[in-house]
Amino acid sequence: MSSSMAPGNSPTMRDVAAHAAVSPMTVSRTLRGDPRVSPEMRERVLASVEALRYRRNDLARGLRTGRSSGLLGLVVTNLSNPFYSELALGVESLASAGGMRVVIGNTGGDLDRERQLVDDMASRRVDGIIVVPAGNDHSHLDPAALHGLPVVLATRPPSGQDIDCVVVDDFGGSRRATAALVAQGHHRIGFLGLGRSLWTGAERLRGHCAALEEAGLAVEDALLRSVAPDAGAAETLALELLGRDDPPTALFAANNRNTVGAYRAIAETGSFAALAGFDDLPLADLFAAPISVVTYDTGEVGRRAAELLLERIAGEQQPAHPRIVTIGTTLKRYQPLRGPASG
Amino acid sequence: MSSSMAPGNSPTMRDVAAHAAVSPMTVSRTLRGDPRVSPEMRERVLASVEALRYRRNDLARGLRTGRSSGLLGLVVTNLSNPFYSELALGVESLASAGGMRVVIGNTGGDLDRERQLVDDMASRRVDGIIVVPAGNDHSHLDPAALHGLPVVLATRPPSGQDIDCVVVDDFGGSRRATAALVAQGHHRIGFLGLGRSLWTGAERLRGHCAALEEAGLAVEDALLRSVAPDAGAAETLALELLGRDDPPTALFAANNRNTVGAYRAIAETGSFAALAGFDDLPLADLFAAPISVVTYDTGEVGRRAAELLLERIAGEQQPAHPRIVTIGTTLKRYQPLRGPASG
DNA sequence: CTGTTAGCGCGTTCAG
DNA sequence: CTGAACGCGCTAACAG
Repeated sequence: MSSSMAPGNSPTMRDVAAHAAVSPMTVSRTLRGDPRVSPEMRERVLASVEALRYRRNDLARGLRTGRSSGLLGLVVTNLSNPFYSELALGVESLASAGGMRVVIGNTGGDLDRERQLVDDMASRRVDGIIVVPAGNDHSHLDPAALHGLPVVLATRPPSGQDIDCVVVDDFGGSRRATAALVAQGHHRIGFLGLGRSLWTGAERLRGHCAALEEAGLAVEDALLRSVAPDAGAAETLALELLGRDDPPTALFAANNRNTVGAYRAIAETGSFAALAGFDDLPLADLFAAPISVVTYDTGEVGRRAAELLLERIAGEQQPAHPRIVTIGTTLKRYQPLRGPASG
Repeated sequence: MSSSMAPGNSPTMRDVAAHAAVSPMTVSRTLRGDPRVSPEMRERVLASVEALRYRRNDLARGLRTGRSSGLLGLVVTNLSNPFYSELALGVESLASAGGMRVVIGNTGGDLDRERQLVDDMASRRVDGIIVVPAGNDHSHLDPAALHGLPVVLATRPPSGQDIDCVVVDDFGGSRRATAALVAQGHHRIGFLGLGRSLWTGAERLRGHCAALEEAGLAVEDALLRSVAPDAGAAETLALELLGRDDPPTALFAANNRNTVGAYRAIAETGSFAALAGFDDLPLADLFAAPISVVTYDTGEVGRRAAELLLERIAGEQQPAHPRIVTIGTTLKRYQPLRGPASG
């Protein structure tokens, strides 16, 4: 009765062993399913385990076995964004399938916070980390700088380091969306972009321009705008574009926030401009006006990232070169609901 | 040079000590900020730490100090639901503020999975668990059955056990929404509920009925429907209600899925029925028709839950009785955007 | 089949 | 101010 049953103190193997009048080793073996334990012993031990509601300490176990924590780190910029929560679900499902758990960290887009989160997770001896980088400096994410701790970047490619990554086909998706607008007869298309410093922003702009050029259309700088990540900023810029003497007949927005802003601008001005945007807008078929969006399987991003990570973790032979997985996109058209009144 | 620098093997304190030609103890003290270390020693140690990119093993540290893992468990039914991801963000923000990390687990609504997740987290020695219970059996969530491990239930009250919880004012929110419909002149209101077995479903029904009764209106069983958690099921039931000889002039939907189904049904039939629903529908001002929703601060649910949990964890004296925190609701009206065309 | 010894990486305790 | 011994909870490696 040395260290037992104080409220809040879990019993140890020794407590169980004492209760069952066996050695701790027998308890250990029983709990690990070692076959060389006689049925009677096994029964006696299990009875004591139940009686004491004993639960093996995975931390101590991991320390001894050398096997690490069974934890995957997941560092995202904004968990409340449905995009990242679906990604998180994708990661969780694969992790769980491998008996691992996921530790999350939210950076809020702050690079320093990202650094300290990664550091903290490394100290907790997670088996690997999936990161949606907040900035362009990825030096602290290089496995080489982390004693070989596997890292996978999600939705952004590494900048200079050898790191696995899963990215969305930003270029192709934007190209297709713009091409569709062109096919509908639009020759002047306003573009509401992200900062060009973001890889994702640059790619989406590139795709947009590529589609224009392939259609033999000029890329007018006056129609290309960059939007800060603010809420109403996109709306303001869209209003500006639509208010020009020679307004565009269509808008392409480089992410969901921009798309919403553009939609509001169009609705407010009563413009008939067509609208397309990157990222899905789940209930857009309930909107008053039609809209096209570039969608992709967000959960798949998480699953593939987890896959790459788990391969590295389990990996006997490590791939020499970092791998890049690209998730494809689909152009989806949302048409307003029509009641029988109009049919 | 015994256990050092194999790729994938982190250095230990001994490695650092060897590198700095001091005893491991000096390294330990330096890293913990123990003042009784001479500046020169301190420098030498820190230099070696940097050189080896050493990172202290928090697992081993926790084992020795007795302080637990610094981990909070968060078990939800469906992470991809924006509701729970905001809740998760709320939990994460408070946990981070206290230097803790969050381990997530997704049950998919499966009670067995919930049990094994809680079990697993207990084995990992998390300091506390926040659970959105998948069912009505909470016996495995009772701290008494978990050696005093603190537990907080989110969005559902405990059923029989002494467990802290944070719930939404489901009753009040529903009552207010229905009262608003009544005030608009609606006397026959269809109700699209959840199963009555869910606490949340029962409360929302109760609130709806209370509002009717307070207005002196009869509660017609024929207008009360229960909807399975399927996607289109709510739509089907709503169509049924609207197709009656004596259809309701308004619908109240008990959650966001039901609201969407009801909205679709109304749009399809060209009905003029008014619509209100529990849970926010973020971009509903872009919808073609107006709609009222009962909203509440989802992040606040997570933050308050984390607060209760952290209090229990830090707690010198434990509150004898379980605590219930109720999060208030707001009735929010979404009006379709109006361009100057109609003004 | 079971028990004993030793040690995972670290920190407390007590000597120097 | 620094180091040596011991132990956190658990499990390999070796006895018996």
